[in-house]
Amino acid sequence: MFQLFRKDVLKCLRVDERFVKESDHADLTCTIAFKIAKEEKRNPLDIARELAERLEPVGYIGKIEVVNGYINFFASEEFLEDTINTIIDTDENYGNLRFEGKILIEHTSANPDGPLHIGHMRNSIIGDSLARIFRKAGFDVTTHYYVNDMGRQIAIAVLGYRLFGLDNAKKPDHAVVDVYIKANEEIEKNPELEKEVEKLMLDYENFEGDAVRDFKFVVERALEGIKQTLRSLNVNHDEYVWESEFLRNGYVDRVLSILEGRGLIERDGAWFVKLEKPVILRRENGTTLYITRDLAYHLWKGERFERFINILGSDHKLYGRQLSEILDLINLRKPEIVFFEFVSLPEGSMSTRRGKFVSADDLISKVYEEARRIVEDRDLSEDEKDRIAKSVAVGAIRFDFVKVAPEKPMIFDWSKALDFERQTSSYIQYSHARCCSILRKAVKSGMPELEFRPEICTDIERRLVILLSKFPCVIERVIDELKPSYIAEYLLSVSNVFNEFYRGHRVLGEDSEVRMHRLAIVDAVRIVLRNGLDLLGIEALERM
RNA sequence: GGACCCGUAGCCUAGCUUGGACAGGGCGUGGGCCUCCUAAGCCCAAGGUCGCGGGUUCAAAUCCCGCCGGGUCCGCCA
Repeated sequence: MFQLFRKDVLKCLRVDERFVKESDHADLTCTIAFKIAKEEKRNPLDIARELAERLEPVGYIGKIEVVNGYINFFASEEFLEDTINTIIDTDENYGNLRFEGKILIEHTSANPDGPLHIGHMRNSIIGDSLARIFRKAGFDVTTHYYVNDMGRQIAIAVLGYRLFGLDNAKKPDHAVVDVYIKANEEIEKNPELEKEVEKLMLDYENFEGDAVRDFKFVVERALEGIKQTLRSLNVNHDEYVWESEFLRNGYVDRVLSILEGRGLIERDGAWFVKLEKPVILRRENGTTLYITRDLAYHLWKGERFERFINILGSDHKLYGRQLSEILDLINLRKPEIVFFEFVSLPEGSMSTRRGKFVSADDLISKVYEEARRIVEDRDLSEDEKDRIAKSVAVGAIRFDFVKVAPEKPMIFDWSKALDFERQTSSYIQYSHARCCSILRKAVKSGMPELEFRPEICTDIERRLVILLSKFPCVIERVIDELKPSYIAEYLLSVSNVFNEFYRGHRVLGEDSEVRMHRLAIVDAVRIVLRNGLDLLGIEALERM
């Protein structure tokens, strides 16, 4: 909706859209007068006045004002009315955009050598939120978990499994990491074992007997646990794609022969492509490397999708550049990569290998317990308490990760993770529940009619409606910049303004005209909060 | 050594792409608000050299240069 108003302002002004901005002082403001003032060495205020005099308020423009050289635009009453009506009419479809195209989003893709830890969660949450937002925008989205079943660390986990067996009493991914950690210790004590690891890798790459069976078993056990964790976080993958598949289906050979065909492969025993640094694609012993299979994967992606987005930790920046450069050399489509900085512990960075990490499962269950404790003395059934605590916990976790811009490093702190005073996601859920509660009571009293009346809007109501009109723009910005944190920030501001409205405005106690008007606003807020929370994979609770 | 990212009140964070109207929030601190739609809420107050130093500009948290602090990467690992 807001875009329509913006278009009208641009049509009216006919200036470059860079000079039209959002502002605290107006719905939109134009700073062109400053630019002209500079060129003509005149007072910006005079210029703004002259310009404004010639402007015709068209379409949704209600009022134009000049202050301090800014030309301020205010949306019309008609705009406010159309906004509310559109939101209520389109309901769960409000915010849908008309983008098209097949997109692949690959995220999480943690090595299946143990459970997800809080660093992986950042990946999953960014990726899953982006997938939801891209779907909302109209794209045909598929999500992949790229299963790294061929790595050295998987070989070590397999070695651990052979030496110690898996503890069946434990969640399978935790059982895998136990033997993975022990195997690493074992190797450190006895470097001879190194040879066994190498042999395992070689056997697996050549699809030889026991190795295939054991790799498959260990990887599947780990994935079983990982999937369970992801499910509890409302994170979904459409497909799990195993890296070794690209060896079997010929894509590795294909990508190598394309490179060979372009004369890009050099040899000195190993095969490599010479970028700034040589990138090895094939070892002397004939086996492939991670990047080789990933190139094959991207060849495969390019044949099926118009765009692909990968979510990667920033330690993969150089890797990502190398991958992209090689794809470029053979004219294949490159991935768009979202890098996120590390989540570390107060005592330093995490390490699965050394068992130094906070598992996602641990975090989820502790946050759940805390939420459950808070909800305990409410007048609700046990089932309801459980459900509320669960979605408040998931919301708290997801929101905490998604609200921070990906390029910011995070230091995990238990006391903060468990402090519900600072949980902004439950604040948004609460605001939504408040809306629901009002609407529920309106229905109960048999007068749930909604009719927005722009002419009786108070300042806060007006601010709220303008804010609601921006929801689709926020989604579009995320599509442009791949930053789901914008949604988090937006929902927070909607909740802020709504709560301010709630404090000063009674709804149910008012006469029918005001009551219907405010019920319409409350319903619209409810819809935007619910649709927005959905984009972040957080349940919009109707009561809490 | 080279490359990339981050540095905003006691703590966390938005804004930086495209320079402009008092740098927004949150936690914590001090004070106030439930005979009224959920107090997981609201209001008020204190708290800032926007890492430091230069430069560009009428105007810099935002652009440029240099430095400092923290993180990451630079494997025939993934």
